[in-house]
Amino acid sequence: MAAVGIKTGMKIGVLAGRSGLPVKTLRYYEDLGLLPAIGRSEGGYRLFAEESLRRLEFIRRLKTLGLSLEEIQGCLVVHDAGDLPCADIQIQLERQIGRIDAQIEELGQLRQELHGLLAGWQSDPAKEGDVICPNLRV
Amino acid sequence: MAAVGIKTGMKIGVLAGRSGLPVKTLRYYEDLGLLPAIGRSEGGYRLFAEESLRRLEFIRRLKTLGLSLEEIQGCLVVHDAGDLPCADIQIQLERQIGRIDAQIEELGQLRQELHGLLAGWQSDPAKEGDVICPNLRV
DNA sequence: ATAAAGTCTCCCCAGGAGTGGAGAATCACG
DNA sequence: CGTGATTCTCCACTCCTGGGGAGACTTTAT
Repeated sequence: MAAVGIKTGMKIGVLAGRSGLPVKTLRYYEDLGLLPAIGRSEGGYRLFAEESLRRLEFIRRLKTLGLSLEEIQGCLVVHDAGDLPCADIQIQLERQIGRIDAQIEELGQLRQELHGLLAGWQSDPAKEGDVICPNLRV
Repeated sequence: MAAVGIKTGMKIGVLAGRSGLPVKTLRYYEDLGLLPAIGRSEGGYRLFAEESLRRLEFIRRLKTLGLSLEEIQGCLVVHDAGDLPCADIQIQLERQIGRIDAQIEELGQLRQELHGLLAGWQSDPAKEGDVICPNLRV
């Protein structure tokens, strides 16, 4: 006979130790719905399944790839519905590449502008009338 | 004889209209010390000099170059002490190039990693045991 | 049984550059 | 003089990912 209704599971400190994440972060993730607990102990302590470790690894990986927690949660919702989230993850990663390319482009232009400015910079120019910095002509 | 002690000056709404910045932003800048008012009217209204327009142009310019308000203030302090802030601005802009280069480098690596991942991506792979997304092996 | 360690909820704080609103006072125009 | 527009101060809120700590409670170890 299986023991029915008995919830076993890690307490949050154990999960923190095994995942390397601070307890606070795990509570935060649980609050967001990213990391569901399997239940609570009689005293109200969160209990987590072993699977939580895989889940945290997944979250960590997508975070290092630059996805927001909200985007990651979108993928996990698909997973929790029983589907493979690969297609959704692919879409998110492609959007992320797009964002990165846009950012690199923007930074490159800014860099250009800064280089251009500094190329002709005079560190001690003559004072010009009402201008705060003659090099900037402003 | 010059009229002594009479403060003339724009009220904040006029400066807002002429600079194109919201009133709220001007108050914010004044609170930070970026944009000193020449005084207050009898009723307590801020009064700004014509020079404020130049100052705002300067701030706007350095902001588009990516400097923080705090860094800009550092330059303005030098200006307000009566010196040309060109040398200080140069230093800030060089630091800014450094930050940008570091950021571009970081983004480039991330982009590489994402490209590598997506290169071998299977949008509909076989389910593998306990893994959330086989493409990520996590 | 008691002390120590772990966990709970709740609230405030960070950064950066503002934005929004409430309520009161002031100014400008007719 | 009245009324509407402008301005004042003060407070809260935005985005994002948590961190810090108080005070109460539960669990574990001795």
